[in-house]
Amino acid sequence: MIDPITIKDVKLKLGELCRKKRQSYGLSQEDLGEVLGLSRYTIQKFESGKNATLDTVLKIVNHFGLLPSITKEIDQEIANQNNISLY
Amino acid sequence: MIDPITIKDVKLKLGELCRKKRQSYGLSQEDLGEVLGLSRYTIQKFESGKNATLDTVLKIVNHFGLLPSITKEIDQEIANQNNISLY
DNA sequence: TATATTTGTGTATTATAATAAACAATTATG
DNA sequence: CATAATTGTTTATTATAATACACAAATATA
Repeated sequence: MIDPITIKDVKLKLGELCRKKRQSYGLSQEDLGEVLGLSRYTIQKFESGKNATLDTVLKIVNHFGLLPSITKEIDQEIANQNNISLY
Repeated sequence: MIDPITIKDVKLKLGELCRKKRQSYGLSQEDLGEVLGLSRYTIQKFESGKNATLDTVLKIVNHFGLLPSITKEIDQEIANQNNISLY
């Protein structure tokens, strides 16, 4: 039995992704917060895997160009849901 | 020029996905809230595209078995980030 | 090494998500 | 049609995310 993915895991991964993306652009937490209209503290907390609001997450994700792939994923799940009774 | 995906769009899509998934399991908003330890009002607001916390989103997403695919996506982006300077 | 920058952490305050309860409007069921 | 169940929407309260500020620790730069 493999250990299941937890919500905490996902939050930590999201934080890690934010940090790596941010650093790849040479931005400080302060810089990123400023362009997104968020405080440095909010970025700091997000990157360390703390809870956040969906708006904060999507602002960050959007800034790094990941909104299309997320949208695609959601659209696929919705489409998949509509077909599920056909099998 | 195609119209870009907005954060509002994504929130609406997430709400739609929750509603469809929930209904496919024959659950009321009340039912879903109960199993997730959330109030019906929180489910109601999420399904109508309002802002929410990451914990709330991930609880819902997790309940419908979508955490692995999200994790995979994040992992891919992190890996992709590590490789980006190779090109 | 010395200085500057960035990051982690603390405290207090503000904004807002989450809860609880009630009621009307809608939708499903007998 | 009548009744039950579900959903949408309010109001008030509580919990907590976000902000602003300061300061120490860590990291990068001259």
